[in-house]
Amino acid sequence: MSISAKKDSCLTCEAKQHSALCSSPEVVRVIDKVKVVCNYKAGQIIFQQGQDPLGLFAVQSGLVKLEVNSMDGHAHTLRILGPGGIAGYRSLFARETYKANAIAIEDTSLCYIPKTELFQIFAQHPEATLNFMQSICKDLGSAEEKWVAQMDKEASERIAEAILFLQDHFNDQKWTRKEIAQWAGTTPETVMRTLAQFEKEGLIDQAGRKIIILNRPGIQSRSTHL
Amino acid sequence: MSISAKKDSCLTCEAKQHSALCSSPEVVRVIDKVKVVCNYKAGQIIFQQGQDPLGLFAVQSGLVKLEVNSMDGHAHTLRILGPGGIAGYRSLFARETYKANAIAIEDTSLCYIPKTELFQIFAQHPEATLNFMQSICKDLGSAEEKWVAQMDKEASERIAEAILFLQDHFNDQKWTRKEIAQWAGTTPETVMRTLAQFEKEGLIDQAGRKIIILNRPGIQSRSTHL
DNA sequence: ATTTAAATATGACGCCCATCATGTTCTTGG
DNA sequence: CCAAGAACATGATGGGCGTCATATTTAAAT
Repeated sequence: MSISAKKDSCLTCEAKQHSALCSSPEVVRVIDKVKVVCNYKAGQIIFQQGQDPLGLFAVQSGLVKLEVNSMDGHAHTLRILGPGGIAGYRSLFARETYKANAIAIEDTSLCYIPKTELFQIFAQHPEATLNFMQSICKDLGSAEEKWVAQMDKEASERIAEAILFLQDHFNDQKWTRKEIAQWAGTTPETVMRTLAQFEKEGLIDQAGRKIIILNRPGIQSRSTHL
Repeated sequence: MSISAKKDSCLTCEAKQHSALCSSPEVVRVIDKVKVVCNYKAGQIIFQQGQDPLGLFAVQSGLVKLEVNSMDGHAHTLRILGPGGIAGYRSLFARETYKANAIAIEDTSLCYIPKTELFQIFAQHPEATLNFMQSICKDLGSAEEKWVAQMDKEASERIAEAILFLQDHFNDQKWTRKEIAQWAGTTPETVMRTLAQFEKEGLIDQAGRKIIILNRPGIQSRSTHL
C-alpha cells in the first residue's frame, strides 16, 4: 500500500458524483483537506476481520469487495464497491471491530478519512449525515433482500440476478466463476453449469472470461421465481 | 387502531432506555411533544409493503415483526421489535416505499413520529443522528450475518440459534413453530423435528408451547457449524 | 519461455430438507 | 360451549445442489 497525499484532489475526482459521502461542495472541501489517498494493488487486503476501525475508505478508482470467511473455509461476498463506494463504515458506526475483510479486486485508489475528522463533518453538516443514512438504509435493504432470495430463489435464479447486477454496476469487468458464486451464494460448479445452460439457450455468450448478455429480458425472466 | 395522544408521556416511558432514538433527555422532550401514541391488537397490520412512509413507529410496549411476503406465498421475518425498537425507518431514510409488512405480534402500543418533525430533530441534534446510525449499522450487521448463516449453517443450527436469540431478546414469549421457521429461514416441519430431537437429547423442554432451554451450552454448541 | 498455480469444465454421488399428505390436539371466537 | 380453524406432530418422497474427483486450459510468476 502506498500513500500519495497530494496529487489527487477532490476537485478533479469523478467518483464523488456516486458517493454518499460527498453530498455538497462544502463537505467535499473539508474532505479534501483531511483525506489520505492510499493505493492498493489487485488482491491486496485493505482491512481485516477483527481489526479496529479508525476511519473509513472511499473508493476513488478501482474495485473493492467486502467478504466474510466462515469457519469451514468458505468466503462470501457481502458487498462490492466501485468508485464512490464506502468501505468500513458499518463497523465504524456500529462501534465494532471489522466483521469482514476488504480486498482490492483490481488496482485501487482509496481515500482514507480518519474517524475524528469524519465525526466533525457529520456534527457540522446534518444534511450530509442524512444523505449517508440513505445509503446505509439501501445497503440494509439489499442485505435483507439477499437473505430472502437465498431461500426463495433457486441457484440458477440467483446467478441470473448476479450477472445482471454485476454488469449493471461494474460494466466490462470480468468475473471468475468463483467470484460470481461467492456473490450469488452458491458454488463455482453450479455457476458454471448454469452459465453453460444459459449459453446453450442463447441468453449469454461467454467470450473467453467475459460474459456478454445477449438476451437481457430472457435473463431477467430467469432471475425470478414463478 | 386507536389513538391516545395524551395519556402516555415519554417521561414515564420505560422503553426509551432501549431505544436508539431517545438518546438524550433533550431529544426525548421534543419527541414527547410531536409523538402520537397508537394502539394495535395482536395480529393487526401497522403498515404494508408498497405504502409510502410518512414517519416512523417506536415500540412502547408489545411486539412487532417485520416480514416480507415472497411471490410463492411464503413469509420471512426480517426483524422482530420489542420495546424501544423502531419500525419503518429503513424505507423512510432510503426514501423508498415499504418493502415489508409490519405486524403486531401481540397487543402493542407505538409512538408514531411524523417525518418532518423527525428530520428537524436530526438537524438540530447531530449526536442523536449518530446514535441512530449505530443502531442501523447493527441491523445491517445482523442482516448480513443472517445471509451467511443461511448458507453455512444447516437448518438445525439456525434453529438452535433462533431459540437462543428469541429467548435472549424476548424472554417468556411463546412462539409458534411457524414463527420460528420464518425467523430461522426454514419450514415449520423442520423446526418441529429439530425441537423434538433437542428435547430427546435433554437440551430443551417443550412445556406446552413454551420452549425452556435446559442446557444452554448444549444448544449453543448445536448452533455452530464444525 | 517454462513452470506452477489457478480457473474452467464435466461427471457421479449422496443427502439435506422442502414438499405433500394425513391425523391429532389446541384455542379461539361467535 | 361448541365448532372451525390453527397449530402440532410424523411419515414418505424426491429433487436441487453441494461435494468430490479428475482432466484441460488459461494465466501468472520467475
